[in-house]
Amino acid sequence: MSSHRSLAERVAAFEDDCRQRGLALTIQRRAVFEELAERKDHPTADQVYEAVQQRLPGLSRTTVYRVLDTLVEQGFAQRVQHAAGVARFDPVTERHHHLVCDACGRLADLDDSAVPALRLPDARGTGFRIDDYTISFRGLCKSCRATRS
Amino acid sequence: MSSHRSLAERVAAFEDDCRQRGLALTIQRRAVFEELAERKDHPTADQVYEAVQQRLPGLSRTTVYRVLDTLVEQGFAQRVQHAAGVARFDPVTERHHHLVCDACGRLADLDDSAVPALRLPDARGTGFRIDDYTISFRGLCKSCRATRS
DNA sequence: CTGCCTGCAAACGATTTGCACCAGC
DNA sequence: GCTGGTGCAAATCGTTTGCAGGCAG
Repeated sequence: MSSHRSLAERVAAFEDDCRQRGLALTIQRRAVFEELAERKDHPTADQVYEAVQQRLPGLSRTTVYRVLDTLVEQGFAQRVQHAAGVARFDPVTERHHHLVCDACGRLADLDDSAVPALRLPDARGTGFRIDDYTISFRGLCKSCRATRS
Repeated sequence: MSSHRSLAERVAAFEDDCRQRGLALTIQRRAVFEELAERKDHPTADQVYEAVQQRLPGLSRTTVYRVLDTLVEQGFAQRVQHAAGVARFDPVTERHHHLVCDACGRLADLDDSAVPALRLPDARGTGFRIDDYTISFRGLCKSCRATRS
């Protein structure tokens, strides 16, 4: 799984895939992809923008948005939406789950292996074809639990 | 469970709760609550606004937003965020799950009973205290499956 | 009568778009 | 060189806020 591959391997795979699909390999795309790939949190578009600024000053916010869209479209990242409304981006595209803090909105990953396998429910009645699932566990994170008591 | 109570019962319970908590029972709050309670989909704030317009012309969009916030705060509704970014509101506050269409964003409820019970994972390592969970099943809805083929 | 609610208009933050320029292929 | 990608500024969309008046308790 790609989450277990090294950063270098993932960057290489990204570049290969781009070439194969005829996507131009611009410095901006490399920079955004690398930034996202090496992070463990789920940055917002703006956080990616801030961070990439250091390795590629002059990069525009618009481009960050456009590149992130492309990455999601091409399956190199996932868009995650938590309660507060801002989009966050997640470089892990394998099945995994989220811990969401009700108080502060903090978002953490939870590996699929931590959760007992789930048999896909029968949704024939609804006409849906189910391909996959993600579980959001809600609760309170460490610091919010401390604050509340 | 409130999802099995009749509309009238749910409205009555809402009014009682408001009185007990000292929340003013305005026509606007009644109208928004009733509209949401009788819907089975997950309307956006704007869809609620449109709909309530018919039974209470002149109601402002701002008030719809404010009332929906209050309903969520008070536990009469849930805010649901799916991939597209717009907030949606769900009158069902019991544990239940969602079917999300990857193509059109359509959102449907799936009763908890349709899904095998899940043992809460051990998240001690993360410091999170898990209270509950919601599963998002992603796939394609009936009409999008038809369109794609 | 008093304070919480509402309506309006304006502010706001996140994201998108139109257009001219520039750089991969 | 051609085409797709970028940067800028302005537009747009969903949502929030400040303030004056109105209605529920």
